[in-house]
Amino acid sequence: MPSKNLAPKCCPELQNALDPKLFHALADQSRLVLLMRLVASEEPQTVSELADCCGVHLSGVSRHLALLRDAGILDAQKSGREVRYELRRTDLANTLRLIANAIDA
Amino acid sequence: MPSKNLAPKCCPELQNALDPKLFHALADQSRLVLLMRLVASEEPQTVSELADCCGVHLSGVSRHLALLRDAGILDAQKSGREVRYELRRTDLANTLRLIANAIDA
DNA sequence: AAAACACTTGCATGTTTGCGCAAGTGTGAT
DNA sequence: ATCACACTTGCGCAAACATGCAAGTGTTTT
Repeated sequence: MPSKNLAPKCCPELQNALDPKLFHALADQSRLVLLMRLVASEEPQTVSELADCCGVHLSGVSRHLALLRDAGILDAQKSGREVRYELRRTDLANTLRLIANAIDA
Repeated sequence: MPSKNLAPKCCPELQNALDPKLFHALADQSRLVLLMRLVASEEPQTVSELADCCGVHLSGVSRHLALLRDAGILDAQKSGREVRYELRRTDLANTLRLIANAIDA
């Protein structure tokens, strides 16, 4: 019983990087708008600031940002009553490059 | 009326690459398994062959593959009564690298 | 202490999604 | 022509999702 046609163990790094949670976080128009805003921002942005760029209620934006954070895409730091979200640039970029390299290697 | 805080026009290439359809296609465990199978395959694979690697009914696999094709991730070629799916390696890899470069530029 | 502010979270709602099953389409073999 | 085969598609269903509203938490200001 040689286990039929299971996918040959291609680089375990790829398996780790191909995370449904990551892609699901990016699979929404509102979240992508927030993300683009953060790509273009030098400084971390508050929830209220970010809420201005997509036509979604503040509570929805808060949820979107929490989801992006849980997916490892954003970092959040509380500062008084504000929360500033920041893009984890190098981590995200490295993950994408790792996948790209595994694909056309 | 200076349009408030809309995201500054960061590279339009990025806007083009950040396609919800692409990420949505990748936001599912079964589809990622199929993708990994195709990453590791030298030759295009039929639907039946691919159906062996994820525990999903053939009809579901067919739908998954069609979705990946519509997202520009796979190419399909009919050959008699079979359909062979193939990963569009360079296109996908280039898109991911473009995003990565825009992020940590 | 009270009020204003920044954000998060419960709730209800309408939409989308993944799935198996069964039926349909089209190609090749008998 | 008939049958088997490879795949796609209609259908129904349960689970997940995005959203707004309203209430809740915690912090700063007055």
